[in-house]
Amino acid sequence: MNTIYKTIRISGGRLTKTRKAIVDVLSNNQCLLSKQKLVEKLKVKKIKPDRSTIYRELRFLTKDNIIIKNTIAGVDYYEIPQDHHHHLVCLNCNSISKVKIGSHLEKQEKQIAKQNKFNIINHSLEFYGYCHKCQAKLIKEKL
Amino acid sequence: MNTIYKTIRISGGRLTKTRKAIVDVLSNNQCLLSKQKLVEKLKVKKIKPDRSTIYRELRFLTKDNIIIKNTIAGVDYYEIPQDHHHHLVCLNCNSISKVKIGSHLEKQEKQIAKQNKFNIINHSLEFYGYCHKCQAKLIKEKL
DNA sequence: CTTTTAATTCTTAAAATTTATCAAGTATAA
DNA sequence: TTATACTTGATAAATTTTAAGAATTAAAAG
Repeated sequence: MNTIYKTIRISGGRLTKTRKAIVDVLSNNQCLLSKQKLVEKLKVKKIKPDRSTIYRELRFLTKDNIIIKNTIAGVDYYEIPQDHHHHLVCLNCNSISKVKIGSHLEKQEKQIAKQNKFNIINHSLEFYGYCHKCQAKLIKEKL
Repeated sequence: MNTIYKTIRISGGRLTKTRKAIVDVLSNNQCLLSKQKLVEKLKVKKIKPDRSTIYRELRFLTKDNIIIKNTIAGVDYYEIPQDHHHHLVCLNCNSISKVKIGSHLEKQEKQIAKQNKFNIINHSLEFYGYCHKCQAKLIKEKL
């Protein structure tokens, strides 16, 4: 059985059609998904849960970190916990892409933890700017 | 005249009692303020704007980056743009404190920009974990 | 200083988002 | 297969955010 499915069972949840579909969609997705996009992808799978079900499910799945919520530029995004990464956020088209970073940040994290007597569990790092496509677009518009 | 006041005038805004108070409260605050905390601090100053005014003001002030919005753990926080810094977020008491970090991140940022042909404008970095006080508390509770 | 102009505020209402409740349905364990 | 308890959909309620218009007020003009 799927690892995530197991986690759901362990945390006391049942493997319903809707719940499995949400997890599957997020698993098969490259990066972050907004609630809206998630619902669209479920619709393609012929699954159209009620609004309240979506809210309940996202609350349930985020509760024990089966999925992770991340708010970027005022919008909530969801993803399956993956190998650690960060995000590039385009301020023009709002696209979000994954990016990995060298290990130096981890060293700094340990240093900060020590200096501030803070027990750091994890971190989030987002870079805001303009993606390659939008840079070209925006320059054209200025002409 | 206050630098921020000037910026407001330049961007076409007027210096009303409420607007000045909001900017003043944020200026005199150590770090981030939630909408709720902001309203509390205004009340102390005998300023009690209507809900809609608060929303309008925060929209107005964030529009041209006179103040900056940052969503952490699902809550919107506001602050005056300051010398660049990051945040330590306590997962237990939800306190947020400022922290500065070495310059290595800037180098990595340039590298990432080049690799991804991404024009990076800025970034946000939050460390999540448990503050010193809460660590002690949580250990006691376990006994 | 007074008048004029237009931004801003308050009030009220509407729209949008999120949560709660409960009967009916369904996954799971026995 | 049956009993149990979780889950869903439907409805309504609560919360948050935005909109519209009249009254107020900051700022510019006279």
